[in-house]
Amino acid sequence: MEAVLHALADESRRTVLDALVAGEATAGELAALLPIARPGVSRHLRVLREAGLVEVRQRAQQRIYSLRPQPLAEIDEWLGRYRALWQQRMDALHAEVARGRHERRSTG
Amino acid sequence: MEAVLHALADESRRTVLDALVAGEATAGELAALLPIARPGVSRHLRVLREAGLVEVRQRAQQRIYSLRPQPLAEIDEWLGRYRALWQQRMDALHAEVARGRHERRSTG
DNA sequence: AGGTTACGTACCCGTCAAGGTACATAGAAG
DNA sequence: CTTCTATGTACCTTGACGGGTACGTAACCT
Repeated sequence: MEAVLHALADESRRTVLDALVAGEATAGELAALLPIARPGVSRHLRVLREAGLVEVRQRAQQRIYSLRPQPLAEIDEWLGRYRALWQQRMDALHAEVARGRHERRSTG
Repeated sequence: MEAVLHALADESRRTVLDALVAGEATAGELAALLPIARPGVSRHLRVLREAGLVEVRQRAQQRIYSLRPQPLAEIDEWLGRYRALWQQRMDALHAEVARGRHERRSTG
């Protein structure tokens, strides 16, 4: 949990995860997406691995990374405690909008 | 997003949020939940405020904190890209369990 | 075997973050 | 106006983190 959220709290690592939604990728392909040097990418990949968010497979010299979404399910479950709260307010907002529908436009 | 995930990536701050699900609390009450000194708590509360995760109200000398779950909805939305993936695997697991139902017990 | 390719690790540096102690501020109470 | 209470800010120290450069390693190629 701690490790997962820490891993997610970095733009570069989220970029990697987002890329892996589309399917596996080699370390080199992932590195090409980021504005930093290879070793930095390797370190980010390590953090993701240790958080259980990615898996590695080796093919020749290449390391092929793939997504392991399970830890995200844990985050999702934790978020569940809060979901009712924001939905409550979204419902209130929707009701508000429905009530005042075309009474005023572009109010701010 | 960055600020919110960074805020969540700390045990103390998650403890505060979890406490606020039950309702508002003063800074002192929140500090009592944590094993660190008051000034540390004040700083954590500041991080949460700047991430938009809590709101403050003042009553006499007390600051009353309450939850602002909206930023969590944004995280939830981001997680949405991955939800299908882990559910897919959970479904597979369920199918597995259903298929092998009472063939073996307490296998690990 | 030697070179090339694809990664990772080691090491250094600057920055940020979390914790603590001391102090400032604002309201309440006398 | 002084004192007590509740909370935040200033400042310092330490440890982690992200980035870079240099180097190590393992697999393929000739």
